[in-house]
Amino acid sequence: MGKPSDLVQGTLDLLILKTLTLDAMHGWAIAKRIQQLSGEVLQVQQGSLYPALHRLEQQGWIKARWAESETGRQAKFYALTAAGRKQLETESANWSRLSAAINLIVSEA
Amino acid sequence: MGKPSDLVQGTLDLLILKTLTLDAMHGWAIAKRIQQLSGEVLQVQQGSLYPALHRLEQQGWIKARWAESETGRQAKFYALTAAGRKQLETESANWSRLSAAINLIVSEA
DNA sequence: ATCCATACCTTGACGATCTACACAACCGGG
DNA sequence: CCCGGTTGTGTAGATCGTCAAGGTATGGAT
Repeated sequence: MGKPSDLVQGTLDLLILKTLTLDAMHGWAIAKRIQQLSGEVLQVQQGSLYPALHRLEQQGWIKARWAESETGRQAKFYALTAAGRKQLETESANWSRLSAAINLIVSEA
Repeated sequence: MGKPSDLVQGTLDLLILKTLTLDAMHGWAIAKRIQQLSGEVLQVQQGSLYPALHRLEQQGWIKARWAESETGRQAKFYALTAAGRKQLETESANWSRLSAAINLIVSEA
């Protein structure tokens, strides 16, 4: 049945990049942030999160650095690169284009 | 332009079901209709279309019937079932929920 | 001592989509 | 008459993101 998936496939990169425009964050915090900002609608599983972060880093869109988290533990903080900012714009525009097109059809008389 | 994917993963079923609320249609026409209604933004490949139609039929959401198309050729016309109408509502609501959540994050100051 | 939250990660399976084909009937132009 | 384009159906193989489920480690509270 309508087991609602936690994410819309293909949007996680976009969500992560956008989240990092606020501040550099570690993975755990990114997931929490997305979940919170979406009103608990979007759930980012760890099995999606970490591969995505490594993907983005490998593409050169984010950069990692170990630092101390708010709780005093070591954590990997990710920051947007210049290329990442550009990629965010691209993906953002693409999402707008596609979601608008879908809404055009779905919310039709 | 980069490589805009033709669809947003997970939305094809929704698009097909919605399209069929207008009228019973054959697969080819459904694809054309989605493409046209979306302003050529959404492209439905045959390799996505037909498996999706079979999927939906197997779920009992649409029902097939051979008939003559507008061009006088035999074609498989699909019509929404009652269950299909219900499924459409479910998926439609789910899409609204998720896309709204994403937009909340993406289009944030 | 035990449990829970934080924080990182990997593995395997799954499922939707894409690319690329194959088949068939019809149509029009050269 | 043939040849290519359009309509219309379908499949096979591959890719890729996500999910479920596990593992490791630290620190705080009970």
